[in-house]
Amino acid sequence: MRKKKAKQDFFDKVYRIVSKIPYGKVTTYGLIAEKCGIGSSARNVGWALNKAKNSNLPCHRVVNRNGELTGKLHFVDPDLMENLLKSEGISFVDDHVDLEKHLWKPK
DNA sequence: TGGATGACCTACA
DNA sequence: CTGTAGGCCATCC
Repeated sequence: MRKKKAKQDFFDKVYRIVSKIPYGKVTTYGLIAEKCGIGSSARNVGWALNKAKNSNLPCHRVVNRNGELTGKLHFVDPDLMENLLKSEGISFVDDHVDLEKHLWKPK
């Protein structure tokens, strides 16, 4: 485990998928996890983003299964997440994203 | 090597 | 709706 060549596979996939989230769309940890081959462990997606938060990933477009912005507290500025999403035309219902309209499924 | 951590999910009271 | 509990799996130290 975590040998010389760590399984960066997982991280790489997450990175690639999140990078491809189109403008004005959002996706969920669960879907990403599934596409990364860890289907049962969506946590690691959040962990991966935690590592990637220093990158230029649109991690603000990643929400949990209910469309809630669970990760916004981990942003440099918690309000930035809502701000960005609203700026992209994302509809909010109460405090969560309208997945019906903006859910994007990874290829 | 092994315990601790985590931006989740589901189920149940 | 809120709180608790278990599971899941890769990485950190």
